[in-house]
Amino acid sequence: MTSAPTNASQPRARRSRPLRVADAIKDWVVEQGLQPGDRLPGEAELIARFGMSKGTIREAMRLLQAQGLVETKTGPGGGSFVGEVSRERANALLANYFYFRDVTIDDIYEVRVALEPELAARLAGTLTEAQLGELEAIMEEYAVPATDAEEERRQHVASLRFHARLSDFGQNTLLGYFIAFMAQILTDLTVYKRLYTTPNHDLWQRGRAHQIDLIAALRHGDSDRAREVMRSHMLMARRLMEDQEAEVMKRFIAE
Amino acid sequence: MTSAPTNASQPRARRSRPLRVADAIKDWVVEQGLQPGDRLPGEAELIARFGMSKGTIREAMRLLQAQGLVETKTGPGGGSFVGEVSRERANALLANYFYFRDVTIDDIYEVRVALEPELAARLAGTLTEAQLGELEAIMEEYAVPATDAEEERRQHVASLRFHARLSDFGQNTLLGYFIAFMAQILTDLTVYKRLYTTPNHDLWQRGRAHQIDLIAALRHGDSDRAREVMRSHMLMARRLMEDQEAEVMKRFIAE
DNA sequence: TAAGATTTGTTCGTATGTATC
DNA sequence: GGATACATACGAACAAATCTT
Repeated sequence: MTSAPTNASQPRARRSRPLRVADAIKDWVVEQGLQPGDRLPGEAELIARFGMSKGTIREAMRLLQAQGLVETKTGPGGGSFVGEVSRERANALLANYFYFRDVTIDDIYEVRVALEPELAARLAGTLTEAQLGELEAIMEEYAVPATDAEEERRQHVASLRFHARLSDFGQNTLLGYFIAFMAQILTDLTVYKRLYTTPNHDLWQRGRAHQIDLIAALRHGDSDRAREVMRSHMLMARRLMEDQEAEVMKRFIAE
Repeated sequence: MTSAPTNASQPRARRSRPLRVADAIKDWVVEQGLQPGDRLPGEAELIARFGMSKGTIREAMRLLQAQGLVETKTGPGGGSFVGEVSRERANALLANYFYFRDVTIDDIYEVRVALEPELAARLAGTLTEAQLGELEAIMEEYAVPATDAEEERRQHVASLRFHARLSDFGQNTLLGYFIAFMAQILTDLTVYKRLYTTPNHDLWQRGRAHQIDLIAALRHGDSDRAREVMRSHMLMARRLMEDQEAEVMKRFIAE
């Protein structure tokens, strides 16, 4: 997309050979317009082309592999192939960026409040019955109030999947990614940090009512109502989260 | 951050040794709660600890290096250190995700329209005079209408820097990152794809008027006005982009 | 300035593992 | 099962960078 300006800055300090080889291969892939699945030269040929040792070439391939740009297979017909960066990998890589920075749950909700209602408004009237059905199926996973903390977490993860799935249905890849990324972060927090341990029947009921209204608005193409319902839903969830207290992405210190 | 569930999925296909070593080191860093700048064991010690060859260890370090998680220096006192993923690297890594996916300029603007007005509203009344001065200094770079395409591009990059800088001033790291990422993508498009080649005095004047109004609203703590001005600004820019995109396309087809 | 110490960077030869035919 | 084609891994040696004295 942005055609990867590998050498954005110019005089840059001497880079190690693997780094330079990786850049060269990246540029070459862009130049050739290679597509995911296309084959890259094998180790032997790269060794010849760059005049470097096997170890150096292998380190270069690892650099590209870590970025999700290439995949390698052993055996006949094997080798390195252009890879499409998966959403999971992109999420993990981006999460690393925030690892040492302070991102609070409220920060996430502030963005969700701004983005998700717009998504809902855009989607109203555009979803197929199959897609609406899929969303309703997810809702079935929390049709009954949770009775313990474990089930509460499971249900919360499902409701986050509802939002991630919804974001997949839109045409805006960027918007969809941002929303899904936030849902992923909240899911990880729920699962690994054992968040959301206070089942609350009243909130559960109101949250579910929101989603039912949302589905109806989406089905009937009521854009404004979809926006408003989603907005209420986000604001309510946000207030609920306030109790969970800030600074979560910061410091985890295992138990 | 999400405490890096390195082995999120279970029985997963056999992973290569460098991959496993990299995971182990990552988990170890998390366990130890190491901070940026902290030293990692040297090659020699890792070779001993994992019982693997130098090449394997080095490939593992490359995997971590590509993710921005470690930095390496040669010489006495050198070695590998925990690194804080830079914004530039995070941007590049995330841009790779979108490389093979269709993200249109309009997609970007749809998200900007949703996010930037909220940022402006939040920032109203919180900026120091120094910060406001910095923004005004950037505006000076396009105080006079551009006379040619080259200057138009330069000015457009500067105005994108205005937005990126503004996003830095907020407290919300996540919101700030998303906004800055979009500004970066648009900047790359402007510079490398030679976009925005039709200076338009009328639009220039209106855009500049918006930013002047915005600064005033921010300075006087008028949150609602800041939101509205930013929203108008984004909507205008979005329309402008549609026209330019169309023109670029036409020109491209014509030749 | 120069020498020495320390640590990563790079090479080469060889051997092993793995998937396809 | 065997042959083939490819990546994976090891170990010893040497090169380069950089800090200290």
